[in-house]
Amino acid sequence: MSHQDLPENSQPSHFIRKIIEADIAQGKNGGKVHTRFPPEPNGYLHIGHCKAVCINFGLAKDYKGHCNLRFDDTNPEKESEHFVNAIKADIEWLGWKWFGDVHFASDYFDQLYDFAVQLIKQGDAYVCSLSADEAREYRGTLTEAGKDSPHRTRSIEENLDLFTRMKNGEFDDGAHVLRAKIDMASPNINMRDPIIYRIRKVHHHQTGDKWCIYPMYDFTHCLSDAVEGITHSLCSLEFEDHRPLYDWFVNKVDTPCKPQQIEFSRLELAYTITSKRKLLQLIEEKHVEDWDDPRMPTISGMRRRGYPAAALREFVKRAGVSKSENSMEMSALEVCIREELENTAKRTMGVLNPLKVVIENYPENKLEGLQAPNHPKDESMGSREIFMSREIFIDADDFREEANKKYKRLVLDGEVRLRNGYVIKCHQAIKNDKDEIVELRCTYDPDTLGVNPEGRKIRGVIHWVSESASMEAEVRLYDRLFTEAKPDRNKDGKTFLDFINPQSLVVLKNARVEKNMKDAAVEDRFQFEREGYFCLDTKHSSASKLVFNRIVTLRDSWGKIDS
RNA sequence: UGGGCUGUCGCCAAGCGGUAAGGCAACGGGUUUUGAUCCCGUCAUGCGGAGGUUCGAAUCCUCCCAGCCCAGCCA
Repeated sequence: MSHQDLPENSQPSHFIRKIIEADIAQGKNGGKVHTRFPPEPNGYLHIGHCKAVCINFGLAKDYKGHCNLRFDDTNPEKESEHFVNAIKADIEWLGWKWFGDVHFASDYFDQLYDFAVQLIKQGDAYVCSLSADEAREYRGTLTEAGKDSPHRTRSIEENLDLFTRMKNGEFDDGAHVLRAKIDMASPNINMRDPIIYRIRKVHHHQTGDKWCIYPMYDFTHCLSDAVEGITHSLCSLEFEDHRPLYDWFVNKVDTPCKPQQIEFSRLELAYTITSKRKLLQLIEEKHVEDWDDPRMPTISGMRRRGYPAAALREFVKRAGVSKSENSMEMSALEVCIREELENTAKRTMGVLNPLKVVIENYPENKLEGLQAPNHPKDESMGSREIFMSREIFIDADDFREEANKKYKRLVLDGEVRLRNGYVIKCHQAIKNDKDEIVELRCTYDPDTLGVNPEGRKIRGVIHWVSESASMEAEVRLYDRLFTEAKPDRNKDGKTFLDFINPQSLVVLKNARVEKNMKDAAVEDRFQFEREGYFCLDTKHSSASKLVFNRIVTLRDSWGKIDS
């Protein structure tokens, strides 16, 4: 069966689906699929997480299984309840529902402690008292084997005693750690007696001051998966080297199920970054407003920008799932947004750079109501009333005193159609003392409403608003945050900060929109015809001052020809 | 230079021994009161490279090359 024969809502196959389907066919895990999304609550979710979210929740849904939300909260110093709440909100906004209650790795601290004790009793773990520096030396290097810690041979009794006292708070941070006893000569550094518990006398956002020892990721993650009955533990490629360790713990400890870890490549987006540390730096150094700045690749930023959740899901779906490193082009994301908005966004007219036009043969004080459809193809979206008057605004870009034949807008002594209105002709461009055009004098043809004039070909259609039936609004135009496709890759000693696009935000303070936009709701998305898709900015817009974000431009094949 | 992984069109990505899907981009053309949408068409004798096996290789074998990840008491 070829691709186009597949049912419309079917998902493209990929290697993880094949593994899952084979597992189901073999009746593994009782034929059940149970995944989890395991963020650390130390930052906001971004486009890269969006892929992990959609894969985990999506696969669970497709195979009629479940997906847990579990916070991997084993490093309390960097984490907070604030991030927990932000992450939950982002996942819900993306349209996913986690199975049952929200889980925390910290829910299992008691159980994890018992597992650690089991390992000690089995002779599979020991308390090591090397300092961090010493431990690093003993670990060896990529090419040289490590050597055994002098504490590796401690008796089970001594280990039990020491570990208990670690838990009881008898030692300072760093005095001891609990380590798995595996192989200091392993070519895989992760297997060189990895640390599984460290002492950290800090407050935890979930468990308060109950614990002063915290388990490490490698120990926690796999066993949390096992405790929750996760069947397929999907993560990104950098954990491939950890898989032997994942399996080691799962097999050493008595757990209800034996989950399998499968790795896929992260989603990278050209012209942006997804490192939490660097995103934080952008905020702290005030290059952007906050995590939800509309230029940020965060879920909250994209939400505020106006990207529909469905578009993000579609983008991730189209990006696919594989193990090769990739960098998606921005255009692939933008097309998903446009496709979604094309059918759902009501049309309106907004003039970004207003140029006043006086229609000399139009009566003063007349305000003529005209019907304008809200969508050119979908009548069910209704229509609205717009108003024609003697004084209107068009965009400054839509007028040139002279232009070649390719220019389809208004020129001196030329005609153009006002979208949803009349054909006008320009007679004069009035300039100020700086030689800037400040006003156009035109006439209109009263016989051209809804019909084309005979014998004349009107080449262009431009958008406009009546002066009296429009209102001022601020419009914010966004562009890529960086000028380099891979700002992360340092070049000639430069860092990502050197590639920040100075034009990433352009604020237009004197734009004009149709008067009825005062009723726009924050969740509404509009197409300003010929300009792009826009929505109200949730942070800056108010009843007294409308502020619109440009979500994305319209596709523009003219811009390329013109330049 | 130890280990793990990856290399198929500008960007993603199918393909799993029977003669290179699809999407995005790009480029032509048609419709259009949005230079939008929509519709048509073009776009890899080639699958990192070199050998080999085979009637037949992107798919199997050998060697080589390139890129990514790993030496946190981070996740």
